[in-house]
Formats: sequence, structure tokens, C-alpha cells
Amino acid sequence: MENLPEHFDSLFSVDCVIFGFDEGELKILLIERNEAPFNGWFALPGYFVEPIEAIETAAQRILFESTGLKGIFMEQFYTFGALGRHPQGRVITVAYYAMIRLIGNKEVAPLPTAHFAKRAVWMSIKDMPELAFDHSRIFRKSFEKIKNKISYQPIAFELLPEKFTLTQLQQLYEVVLNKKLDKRNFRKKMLAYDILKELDEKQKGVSYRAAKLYKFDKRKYAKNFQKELSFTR
Amino acid sequence: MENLPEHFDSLFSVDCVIFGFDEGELKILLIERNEAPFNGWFALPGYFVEPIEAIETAAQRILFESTGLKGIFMEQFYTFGALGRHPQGRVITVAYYAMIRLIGNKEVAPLPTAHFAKRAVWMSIKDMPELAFDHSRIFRKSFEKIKNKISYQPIAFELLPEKFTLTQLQQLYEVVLNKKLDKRNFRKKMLAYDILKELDEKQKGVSYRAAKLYKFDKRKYAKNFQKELSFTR
DNA sequence: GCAAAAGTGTTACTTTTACACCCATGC
DNA sequence: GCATGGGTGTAAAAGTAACACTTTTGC
Repeated sequence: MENLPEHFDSLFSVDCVIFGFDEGELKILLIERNEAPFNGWFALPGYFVEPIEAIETAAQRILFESTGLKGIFMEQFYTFGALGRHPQGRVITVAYYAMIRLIGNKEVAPLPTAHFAKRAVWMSIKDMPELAFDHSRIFRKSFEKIKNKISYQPIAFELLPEKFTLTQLQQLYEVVLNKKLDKRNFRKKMLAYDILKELDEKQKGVSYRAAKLYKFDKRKYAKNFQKELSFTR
Repeated sequence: MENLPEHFDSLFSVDCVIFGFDEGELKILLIERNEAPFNGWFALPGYFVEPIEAIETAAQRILFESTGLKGIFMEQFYTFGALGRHPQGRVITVAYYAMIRLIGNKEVAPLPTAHFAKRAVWMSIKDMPELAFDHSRIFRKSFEKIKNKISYQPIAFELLPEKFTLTQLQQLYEVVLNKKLDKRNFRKKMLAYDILKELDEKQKGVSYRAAKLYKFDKRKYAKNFQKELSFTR
């Protein structure tokens, strides 16, 4: 797979939009390419799928090569196959988004084994440059999807540390939905869902009143939710 | 594309789940295969994508070959690529769902040009047999998707004739959501969205009080809906 | 003591639910 | 005149939105 013919016909690839949340900002992991085409451009981590590799496996592999992490939450969201999307030939790409706990985990992503990249950076979604191939379009679609999904599925917790404060959780919703939420209403609603476990522990190292820490409680969630969350407004 | 090698490596295909609504039932268009593998089995209409054909174009083509219709509402929803899914080699398939106005249009689908099928049938989703390849799985995923989508996007109208009664509309929601809805509440809510145009016309040929006919009004919808529909319960 | 964020309730409004009878038509 | 589906309103309950002050902590 390392020696591609000048023209290939019907290979396919996987691209990953890897989200992280830190310093109150939503970020995604970009790599700087070190091979043609688009040498030197920023791009989504992605690569060709091996002939006997499941798509999902390829996605997990690319994520591991970019971050050193395994067993991460990932979901396929769209397949891009416009004729001109790859300058060397026809390549369709199956796109996944993934979510990573960044807070207290800063060393994530100096690409343990990824051969296709010079370096990787966490880029705030506010500062996104134009990306290689059609990756800007892929990113935009992924963002639409998680915006929608966070309103009715508990994916926000994938981006937070295991123990988090309600304020962190609210900030995350605000960044993703791109709107201010009311503190009292947010807490009331979130606690009413009864999917969080309140811990006996508090935040540390802050120079103001320390906030209680919470955990997402999968068992409570499974019990309470045939119905779904709703955080649209 | 007609002469496939015994083993091919990385072709990809498109499969279409084509929904129709008639006689109060949700149906999908199945073809009976006339070539190996799975000769004689029912399957979703689908075929290989040509080397210089956009995925979306291939989907529209397959839909045309199966139904004779063009310009139909279609949406890509998932890509299936498990290693064992095709007995002859690695083929990933990009799946689309489509929606067709069946009522008053019974002759749809005697496959004008589809070469890959003996015949096509409209099968009620209650009577679905086990399908060729992983098509049963593809169908189930498509059904989940439209179930979800019909609650917040105006896709129901794609399945109804241009002029329809509120009862037809309600029946469609009931079949898709698989639950009874309250007639008064349904009408109140649907009319409150202000996306229908009430016509001066009535149903014909029924042996009871004829119902008013309505049209979906795209202009009103565009005006009123930055916000979205909500027909979850 | 002051800066910073944590934490907390009530009220008005909107939306959703539950529910039953008369009406118009074709035969 | 009867069988069939068309068409309609109200009240209770639940959910959502708007809004401001006191508390705790570290420095």
C-alpha cells in the first residue's frame, strides 16, 4: 500500500474528524501532510484502507496512529466520492468522527506511528484553515452531525474527563451549539435526566469556590433512556 | 463493467432502499436477482458504480433503472464494508434511501432497463423476507434513519401524492413511527406548523364524507422553518 | 475584603396530552 | 337510514423560559 501506482482506480480511504475539548474550545486534530498531493497542507488524519481490513478497523487504526489511543468513541457519518476529490484518481472516502478526552491529557497526539504526517496539531474550530482535498467540506459535515447529535444523545461526555463539573459540561454544550444557555435551567434539566452521579469530590487548584464533580452514569442512562435527551435550545 | 473478473479487489457499489406508501402500508422495492451470487434471492436494487460516475449519480441511475423515475428525493445514509459481505471479494457499498409517490401511480417499477433483475416487487415492510448479501441489515438501518428523520424534516410528503388528506398523512406517520397518534392533536399540530396549503378541492370516489385535500407548501416551509418539525410522540 | 465562579427557586408561558361527539356523504 | 370516515375544542399536566442574588474559596 506504500507504493501506489500513478493512477489507481477504485481504492477507498477513511478520514477521521477527531474532536477534543479544552480551554473552553472545541478543537480538532489536524495533520500537516508530508507527501504529495497537498504536501505541507493541513488535512484530516486519514489513509487508504487495506484490502482485508474492515472500514471500522481502519478508522480505529488511523485514530491510534494519530493519537496513540484505542477504544475511542467513533461513528461513521458520510461517504464522500465526488469525481474530482483526489487529484491522482478516483478515491472515495468514508468519514468518521471521534471524540477524545483532552482535558488533563495534553500529550495526546504527537503521532506515535503515523507515517503520513509531519506533525499533528489541535486546531480550534474557530481558526480552521482551508484543508487539503475536500476535507474542509468533510469537517463541516461532521460538525453539523455532532451539533445535531449532542442534543439527543450523551456524546458530550466522551469529550470531558471522567470527572467533570456542571459548568464544564454547560460550556461544552454552548460551544457545540454555539449559543449561551441559562445556568439554572441547564442544571435543572441535566440533573432531572438523572444520568449523572454526583461525587463526594470537588474541583482542585482553583482560586475560587470549588465546584462539585460529577460522572456520567451509564447504568442510570440505560435505565432512564428509551426516551432521549433534548438540548436543542 | 459487465465482465467482472472472478476476483475483484476494491470495487464499490450503491444500494437503494426505495420506499413507497400505499394501501396504508409502507413498502420497499425489492428485485429478484437473476445472476450469481444469490441468484433468485430478493435484494435491494443496487449495482457497481462506474469508474467515472459520481456516487449520487449512480444512485439516481439505479433508481431510474428500477422505477423509470428521475429527480426523486434520495439521501445517502451509510456505507457498509464488512469484509465478508460479498462472497466474491471486497466490495463496499454506499447506501441511499429514496421515497416515491406510489398512490395513484401503480405502474411504477416494472424495471424499464434494469439488467440485474428478473422482476421487481413492492414488498410491505411487514412481510420482508431475508435478503441477499447484508441487505437486510441495510434495510433495517434505512428504516431507523427515516423513522428518526420524519420527526423533524418534511420527508413524509415525498411519499404522498401531491394532493393528500390529513388522514393519509397521519396514517403515514403512524406506520413509520409504529404508533397510534391522536387525530385531533395530530391535525392541530400539523396545521399549526403552517406548512400546508388547504385546497378548494375534496377527495373523490369515496362512499363517505369526502375529506379536504392539502398540499405541502415549500414556500411556507422555508419561511417558517429555521426551526424544525417535531413529531416524536 | 475582594475577585471569581458556584449554587439555588419561582413564576409566566408554551406545549403536550387525554378525551367524545356531531357531521357529511354514498349507498 | 345507516355505515363510514371527516371534522372539531377544552382542560389538566408537563415542560420550557426568563430572571438575580447569596455562598464559598483562595489570595
